[in-house]
Amino acid sequence: MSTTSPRTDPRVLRTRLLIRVALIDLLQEMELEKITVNRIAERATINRVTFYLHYRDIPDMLERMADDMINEIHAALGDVPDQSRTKETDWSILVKMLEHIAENSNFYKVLLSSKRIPVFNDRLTKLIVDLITNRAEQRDASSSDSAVIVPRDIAIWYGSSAFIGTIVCWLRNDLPYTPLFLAKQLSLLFRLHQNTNELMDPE
Amino acid sequence: MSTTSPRTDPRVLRTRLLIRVALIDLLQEMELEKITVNRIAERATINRVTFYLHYRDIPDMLERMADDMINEIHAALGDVPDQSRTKETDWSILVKMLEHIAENSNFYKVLLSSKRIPVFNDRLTKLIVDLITNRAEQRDASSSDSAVIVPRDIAIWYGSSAFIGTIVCWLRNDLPYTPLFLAKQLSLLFRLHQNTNELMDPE
DNA sequence: TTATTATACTACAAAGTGTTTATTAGTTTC
DNA sequence: GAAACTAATAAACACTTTGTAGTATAATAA
Repeated sequence: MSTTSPRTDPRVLRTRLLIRVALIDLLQEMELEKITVNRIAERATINRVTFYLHYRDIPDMLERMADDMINEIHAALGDVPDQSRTKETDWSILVKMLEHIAENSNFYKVLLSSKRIPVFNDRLTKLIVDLITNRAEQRDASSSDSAVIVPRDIAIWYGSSAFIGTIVCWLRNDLPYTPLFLAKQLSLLFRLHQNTNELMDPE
Repeated sequence: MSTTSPRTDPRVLRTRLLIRVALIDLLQEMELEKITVNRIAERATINRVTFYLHYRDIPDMLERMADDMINEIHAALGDVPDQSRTKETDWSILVKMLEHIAENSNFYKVLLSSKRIPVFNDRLTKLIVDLITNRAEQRDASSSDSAVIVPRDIAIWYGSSAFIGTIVCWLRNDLPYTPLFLAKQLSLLFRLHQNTNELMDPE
């Protein structure tokens, strides 16, 4: 759970790992507001000053961890760019994402669902909004009918929020379903309202 | 934006109002982490000690404000208990909720969408989960078919998250739609996947 | 080995926290 | 209106946290 720029002093790698593990550790014991640089340093068995050598403050540390999270999700999805963008492809992306989250459930459970640290939710939301938006554009390009009932932005708000929220609830309940099964359910529910124009009449 | 237990000293009402307005005010200028009891007291033009006469600390204050928020939403929904629980009733509840949020958009925008203070989102989510759960139970009782494709809990996660998330996005974008219009879209989208068992075949 | 650099250690000023005590000022009740 | 009550103020206190220096020590890289 740590990204490494090429050729980095093993001491900084060690220190950063210690700091991050310490934070995750502390977050399982207390609220974010009660966590101080003091406590992190103590738990990480490093000097407090060393913390400031790596991060400006705790919010800065959370931001960087969120950056890493996004990078690792992207890596886990594999770079399946725009080729073979069929329903099956969307499927596999969703499964990959859920599998990645399940594999690192310790991390995601704390930062995304247990303590709800806004920046992590925000970053993941942005990622999913992008995925859905791309998918919708591709669909519109291939599909001939353009009679949309529900405004585009509302549909994207709705779908992305449903995705994120369901994943968070899944984590909160300690992953009661397999990634594959949940992906199947999600894509089923999602397709129902994603194709509003084909399914519904104005009423 | 404040609940009053009967017979309360006007001084405490005045002080609490000053404190709460000061917090909302400060949240529009800086992140929650940068807000201290010192700053709140200064902005509210009260003594710092007075703050501790009313709240244990800042997280405690946020909790109490979240309590008030839920109480006010309940009040705004009106006590339409279990009578006339048809599709039209759900409609009116949704419209009432969105109208209430729109009327107090200043408050909700800061606490729910701008700075994402977890406790507010959590409380509102719980409220909506309850509403949806009740609706689903009522629907199942009246409906004869019980062949559910998507597990109940996943459907509830999905729907409630979609609702909350859409409302947050609506606030973030400065209410580009009227409450009535958004309610219409939401109930349209919601009904699509709420009735999965009637609409879809197993595939 | 030598040069480099991350970390440890000590210290410091500034700010914030939570509490105590005594005083002032506003509210309620008779 | 006067007395009893209670909220808010003010000053002070011990304590923790923050962010930054300067110097020394250890690990790494050349």
